Amino acid sequence: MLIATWNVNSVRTRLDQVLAWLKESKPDLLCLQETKVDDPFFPKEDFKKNGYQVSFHGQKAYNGVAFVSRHVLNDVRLGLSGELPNDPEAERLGEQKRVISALIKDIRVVNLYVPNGSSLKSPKYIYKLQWLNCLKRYLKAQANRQEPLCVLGDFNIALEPRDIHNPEKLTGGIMASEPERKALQGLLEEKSLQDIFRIFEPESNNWSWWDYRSGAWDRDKGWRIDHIYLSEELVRQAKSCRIDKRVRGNIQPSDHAPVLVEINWPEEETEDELSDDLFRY
DNA sequence: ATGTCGAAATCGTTTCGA
Repeated sequence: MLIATWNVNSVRTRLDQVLAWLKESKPDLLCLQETKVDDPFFPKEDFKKNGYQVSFHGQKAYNGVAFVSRHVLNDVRLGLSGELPNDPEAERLGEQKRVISALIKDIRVVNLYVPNGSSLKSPKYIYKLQWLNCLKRYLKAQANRQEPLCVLGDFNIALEPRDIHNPEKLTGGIMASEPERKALQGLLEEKSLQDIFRIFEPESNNWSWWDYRSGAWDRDKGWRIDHIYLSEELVRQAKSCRIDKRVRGNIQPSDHAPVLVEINWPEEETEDELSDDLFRY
């Protein structure tokens, strides 16, 4: 089972690149962030033609998350309210479309676009901390079902010095401040979620995002802010995790690169596939 | 060194968010 996450910074602008990447990398599931498209305009037919089904939760201009899957997605849950119905805070924060979750082959995948926060003195930074706090309750609610769990996406947080090209200068600032790091670390510990990339690659200089500004890509001044977290039973089955930085060198690229995890997971055909048109009697 | 993108609206340049 190959699962990938990629902040594409507009799925419509990046459509050809995403389809080309799917063809080449053939993931079972691609989780998108910053789709920047309202649901009625999501380019679902383009994915369908290429053998993928989609689920999405978007809005125009900003935010938006989506699943692109070769397998049936079950129990799709939209927004923070997807696990926290009747929670006013989840409803308020959920006005920004940043969360989608589903079961794929009995694995619960939670696809997140964590608020950026802008700067430490911005109201958006307060929103980011409130949002992370709500995510903690969200994951607590999810845990009641005891599903194998994969939480991934654009976290807009670099947890450690080795996740930033210049930790001396950048530590303490936005995406590397103590309150946001503590908030993320807290919910990971609580759920025993592991940063699967670090199980395979302890070295620094592995980035998933390079700012469009300042020639960051050419100078390799990046951050690792796109993460894949796995629960224990999935960590044991994980075979590899890598960042596909090549596509950051595309013409008109996203500022993020895809991150992929390969998990040993039963791949035999199930009723999911048998319900396909070919097998309908 | 906030130097660049993408999208929307104020429509062809500006503003916002990242």
